[in-house]
Amino acid sequence: MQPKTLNFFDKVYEVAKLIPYGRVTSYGAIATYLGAARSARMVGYAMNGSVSKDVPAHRVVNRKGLLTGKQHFEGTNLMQQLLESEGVTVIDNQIQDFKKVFWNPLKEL
DNA sequence: CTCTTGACTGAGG
DNA sequence: GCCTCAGCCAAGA
Repeated sequence: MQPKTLNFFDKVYEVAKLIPYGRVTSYGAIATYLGAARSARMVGYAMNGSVSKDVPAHRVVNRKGLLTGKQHFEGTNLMQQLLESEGVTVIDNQIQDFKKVFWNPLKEL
């Protein structure tokens, strides 16, 4: 059993790293997997340090498949470009065929 | 301890 | 299907 003292952020990073190539997931899915379904916002908040955590934050979007966090990346279309580079079609910050590329940690893990 | 902020989500109109 | 409101929880000041 993991002690509650374990950093919530660290858990988010671990799951984010497990996201397979060409797949994406939502903050809520990660939060639920961590047992904190109501803390989806914390997931995104945690991603602030993802840059130094080797975490593919560009694979994490909100439940609509919208790149809400793209503004946290360097450029304005970097996040989108990264996803398209992995085979994920993104148009106007919106992931196409979202449910097809959606990776559910609850189900896959 | 209290208040604010936030890369969210679900429900209601 | 889109817009708005409220709830939720953790970290920082």
